[in-house]
Amino acid sequence: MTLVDVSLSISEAAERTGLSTHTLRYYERSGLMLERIERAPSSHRRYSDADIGWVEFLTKLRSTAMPISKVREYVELVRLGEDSTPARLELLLKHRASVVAQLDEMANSLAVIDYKIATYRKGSK
Amino acid sequence: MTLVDVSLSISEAAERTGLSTHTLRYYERSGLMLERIERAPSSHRRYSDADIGWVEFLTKLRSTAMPISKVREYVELVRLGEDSTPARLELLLKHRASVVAQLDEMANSLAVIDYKIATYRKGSK
DNA sequence: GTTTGACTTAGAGTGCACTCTAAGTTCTAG
DNA sequence: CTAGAACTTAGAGTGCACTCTAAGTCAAAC
Repeated sequence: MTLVDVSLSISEAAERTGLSTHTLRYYERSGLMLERIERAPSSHRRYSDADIGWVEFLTKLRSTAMPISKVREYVELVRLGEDSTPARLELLLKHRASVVAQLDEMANSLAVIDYKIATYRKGSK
Repeated sequence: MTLVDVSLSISEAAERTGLSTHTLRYYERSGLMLERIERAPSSHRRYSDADIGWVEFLTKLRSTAMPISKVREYVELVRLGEDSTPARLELLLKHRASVVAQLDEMANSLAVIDYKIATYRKGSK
């Protein structure tokens, strides 16, 4: 039956997502998973493809500095079902704006750093 | 003498740099300032243009996720004088690479978020 | 069947970067 | 001269996001 069972153990899920098993449990406890993670009879977690896909998306949100609390808000909207689509869209659009602002600030800082690098290269201090 | 004296109080420096007075003192305690901040006879800090300029640059380093400890390393190199120029250049180039990587990751995440936004707009969940 | 390693939980601990507090001193406006 | 705001210090407190621990259960290999 191993060919049919595509679910992953927590350490496999950790390897796939680049997170630690600690972090996966922490995210779950923090209410960041869309659905309850399935359990084997032994009570060990079994991650589905959908779970992994969600963790990958949530990682994108986190890597763009969305706080855990905001991710949880988003998750709660998803749990409310179809009716919350406009609210989810709004949340993502707001976050999008913050990401663009971050990219902007970082690009600006990079320019300043590059300028400094250039002065070191010219030896003009 | 106010026309001749161009130095700023800590609250003025805070306003100029966008940091809090708490943070300015914290950075100083953490060894992030290039030189000792001048003091008025009253022992109040007086920030020079050079101090402000440095805080502005250090803010660029911080906004690109350079840890306090790395900024301190850089400061210590500056204090060593001209001989440390190659080391400073190397440090900045290494950091530059990390900034480019961050920009890259964030742009990639933005693309994924935009894709999700598009699915919400199409109503295809 | 037993050892070794992966898994479970609740809760404690860590590291970073601030951010605030308390108690006292100094500056500024009226 | 006085009230109140701004400044000083050392040190404590905060919030975030992990990260680890302890004590126990379970699974895979020999």
